[in-house]
Amino acid sequence: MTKVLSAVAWPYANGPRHIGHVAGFGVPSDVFSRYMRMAGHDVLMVSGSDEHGTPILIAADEAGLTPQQLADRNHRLIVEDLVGLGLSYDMYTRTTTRNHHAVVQEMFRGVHENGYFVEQTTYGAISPSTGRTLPDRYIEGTCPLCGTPGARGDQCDACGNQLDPHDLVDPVSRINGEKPEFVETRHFFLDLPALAEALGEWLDERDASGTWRPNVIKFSKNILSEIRPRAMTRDIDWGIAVPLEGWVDNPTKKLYVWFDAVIGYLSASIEWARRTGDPEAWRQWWNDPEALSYYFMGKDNITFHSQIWPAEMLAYNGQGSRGGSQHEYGVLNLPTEVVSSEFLTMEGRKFSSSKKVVIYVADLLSRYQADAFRYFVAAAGPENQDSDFSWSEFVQRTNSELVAGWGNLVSRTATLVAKNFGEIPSAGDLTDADRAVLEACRAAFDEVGDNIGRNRMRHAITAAMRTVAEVNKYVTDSEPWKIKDDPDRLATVLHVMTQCVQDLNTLLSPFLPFTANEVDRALGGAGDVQPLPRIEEADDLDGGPGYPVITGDYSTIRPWGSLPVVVGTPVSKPAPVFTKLDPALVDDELARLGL
RNA sequence: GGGGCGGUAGCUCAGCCGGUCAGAGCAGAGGACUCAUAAUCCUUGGGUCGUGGGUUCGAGCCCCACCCGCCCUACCA
Repeated sequence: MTKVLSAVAWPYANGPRHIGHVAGFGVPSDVFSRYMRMAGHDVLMVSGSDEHGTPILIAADEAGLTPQQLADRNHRLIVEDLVGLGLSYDMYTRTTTRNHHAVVQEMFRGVHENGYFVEQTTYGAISPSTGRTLPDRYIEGTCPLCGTPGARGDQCDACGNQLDPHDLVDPVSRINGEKPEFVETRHFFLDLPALAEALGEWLDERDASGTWRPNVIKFSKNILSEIRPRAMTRDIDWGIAVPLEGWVDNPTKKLYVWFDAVIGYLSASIEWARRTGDPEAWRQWWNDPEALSYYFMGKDNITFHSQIWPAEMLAYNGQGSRGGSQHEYGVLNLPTEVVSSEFLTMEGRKFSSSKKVVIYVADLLSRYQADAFRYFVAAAGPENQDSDFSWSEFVQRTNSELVAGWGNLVSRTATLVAKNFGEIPSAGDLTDADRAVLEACRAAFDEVGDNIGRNRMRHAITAAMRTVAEVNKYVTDSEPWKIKDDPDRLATVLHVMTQCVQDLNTLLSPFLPFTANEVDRALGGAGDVQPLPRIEEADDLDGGPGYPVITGDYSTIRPWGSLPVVVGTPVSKPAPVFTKLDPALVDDELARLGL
């Protein structure tokens, strides 16, 4: 029994999430977490909504709301999306809680006291009317290199060159069109070079484990060679106050959103512990060197999880080249593994909310089964390379693999049992074929479990579905519908079938938690294979406004392995568990997308 | 410009440390069967493994060059 922290990327609360987001971090992390619980580990799965930063400020302005109001609205939408997908967080919270603010400030103070912040003066753009920093990408003007108008401050799309916004000809703010003012400003920079050696040692050690995806470890090592100090404060009025004399009351200086967002893994763990009534419980996952931690995200976040966040922890722990002392949270564990997925595209193009090339989670869930989507992502998602979601592929995989392969096996098994016995019959003497198929199901637990544990979801589900096909073959070969005068043999075949279906259901349940419970009921069970998350309206622990969180009790999850069926359990003819999709919906959905 | 990933049957993709590696699923064709959401099962796959060189007894798998697609390289998160 190992402590396993499942740290899931924090969705940015500037709008609802689309299926590309949840394909990258949501489904894979949930499959992993459910499996690890089944395998007997103590899993703590945490995440939350990331609510600070410039884009939310801008979105709020556009919507005529305060940033907090916008964040409130989007946090709730995101919570509903994630629960709808069955993602089994122990604590899904947000970054505007008082608890999070306090944890972030403690981390800042620890890093500061250990000497890993350097103050530097930089030269940047601000909006004269608001005093806010104008990030490079929010400035546009004529490219000084190719003369194309409309170039962004960071890069010219026309000639592809990277730019300094100060070099733009006639720069204007993309937010309100005003001319930006370039001013000097003081900021705290995280002294990453002073942490580079420790980061390198950590990465070498992780590399030696051989478990990271090759591109993630390579990329992480590569960016280490160009490491330089990075600003951790911003000229902005939306964020967490800098907890230092002379800064804390400054309304226009806040912590950089990424400094605070990654600390969410820790603050959410602490919040979870405080809510369970054992406020120190989180330390088992963070301070015990034996504990494991897996971080799930899309590839655009690798930098923050294999460099910034470990660097923050090393600095807080006092483990960089400047040394330092320990603080309230003790020595924090660095990530065991950074599990990054690639990107999901949509009908061959990139997701783009502004261009309406997008499928929102809520829309998908309003028309299709969550498990059908989860299956698609596990079987064809962007695990090691970009992959494409197309409606025709979704329909095809759902119909031929989930409905015709797995769903049909469940259906024919339950129907035969119901018709012939009305309950699960006991087995007589087993033939070689009986033993072989039972053994195939039992053996699948090792292969599927091993692959899930290594985050090879495509391999895992492929192996599971191959076993489904083996059982279907066994059924066809055994022809139980033709056994008329040998009740013992009939009972034996149906018993074996039922046992196989139950094993396969357990095997597939991390991928398909909703339908796993339905399949269990179809076999006369209680439908409690996979516990589901729930939304809870929580009070802020420190007197702030309340907010919805996702949590759940997953202690009753079914153990990983074959569980003998209970002879005599009543079984009736089942209703279909999986919904077969009409191919005509492909055109409907494409029309919806304007394609 | 620098770094990384990918280019394998119509489609989606497996192929670990080089030697049954030329494969699976889907689609298509033919057949069997009828318990099942017309589902299942069997048979059927000659694709120069992006291109051109090289290393080797032997290369999708190693090296070099090139072509194509994508990602990272941001004071966006």
